[in-house]
Amino acid sequence: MLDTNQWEVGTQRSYRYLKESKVSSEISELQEPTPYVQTSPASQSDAELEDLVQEIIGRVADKWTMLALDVLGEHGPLRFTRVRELMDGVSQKMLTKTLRQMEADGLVVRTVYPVIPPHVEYELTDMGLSLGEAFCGVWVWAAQHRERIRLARQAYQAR
Amino acid sequence: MLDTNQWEVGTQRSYRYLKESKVSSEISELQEPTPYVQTSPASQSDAELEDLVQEIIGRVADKWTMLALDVLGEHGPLRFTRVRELMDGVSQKMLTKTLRQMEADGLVVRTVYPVIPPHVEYELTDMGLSLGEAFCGVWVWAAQHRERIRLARQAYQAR
DNA sequence: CAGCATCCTTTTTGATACTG
DNA sequence: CAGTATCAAAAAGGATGCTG
Repeated sequence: MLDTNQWEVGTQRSYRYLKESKVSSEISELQEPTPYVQTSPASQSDAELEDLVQEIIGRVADKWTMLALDVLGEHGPLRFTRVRELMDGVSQKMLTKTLRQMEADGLVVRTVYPVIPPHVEYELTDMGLSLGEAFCGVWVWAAQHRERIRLARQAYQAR
Repeated sequence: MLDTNQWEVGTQRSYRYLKESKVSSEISELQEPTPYVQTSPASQSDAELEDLVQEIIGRVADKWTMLALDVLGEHGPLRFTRVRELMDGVSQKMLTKTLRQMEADGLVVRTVYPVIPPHVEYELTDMGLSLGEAFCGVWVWAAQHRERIRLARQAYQAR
C-alpha cells in the first residue's frame, strides 16, 4: 500500500527563500532574510500553502525518489529492471513503491506495453524533469561541500 | 545514539546537473579512508564523489533537518526550546537528534552558556546557511507545483 | 532549560515466494 | 519481465520520567 501521507507537519514555516522566486539554477546569492510580508492574493491560505510545500518537500526529499529522478533524467525512458540496475541498491519493493508514488504525483509516466513478457517503461514528465532541475542546487551544494562535511564530522568525532 | 550512516548506497550516479560546476578542483586531500586514490581531474573519482553526494543528500534530505534549516535561517540564533516551538511538531528527542547531527556535519554551531538554568543557542554556520540557499530551488519548485501535484494525485486516485 | 534514558508503538525496509 | 503478497527484521518516532 502506498501511503499518501509520508509525514505531515502542521508548521508555520515562512521560507524567505520564496521572496524573489526565480526557481532553479540561480542559487548564488539571496541576501537578507526579509520578514515575510508578501501575501498578495492568497492571504490566509499561506498556512495551507506552507503545509503543502512541507509535504511535497517531504515527499520528494526521499532517498529513492531523488535517485530515480536522477537516473531517469539521465537515461531517458527506462524499463523497470534497467532502472533498478542503475539505481543499484534499491530493492524491487522499494523501487516499485517509489515509482508508483512518483507516478501518482505526476513526476513520471508509466507505459505498459501489453506483450509477453511484460514491457514497462518509465519516463519523467516535464514536471519530474523540472524537479530534477530544482534539485540541481542541492546537488551542486553537496558536491561542493562534501569535503568540508567530511572534515566537520571528523572533527566532531574527535571532540 | 546518532547513527552516522543514515543510508549509504553504492551507486553509480552520474547527475548531469554538475556538468559545468568546477566543484572538485580545489580540494587536495589529506588522509582519505577510501581505497580509491584521489585522482585530481575527477576522472575516476567520480564514483566516489557521487557516493558522497548521495550520502550528503540523504542526510540533508531529512524532514527535520530541512525544517530546522529553515527555522534557524529565518530567525537567527535560537535557544533549544524556541527552535522546538517554531518547528511545531518535532519531539524533544527528534530535535536533539537533528540538531546534533547538523552540528556534527558543521551546519550549526551549538553554544552552551554555563548558567543555571542552562542556556543553549543554535545558529547556522555559513555552510548551513548556504545549504538553505541551495534548497531554495526545491522550495520554489514545491510552491509552484503544489497545485499540479494535488491534481495529479487526484487524477491518479480516480484512475 | 536542555537535555538523557527507557520503554513501547508505528513505519519502513528487506527477504523470500509466487504469478500473468 | 514486472510485478504482488506475505512475513520478519529494523529503524524511526512518541511518551514519559529523571537530572544538573
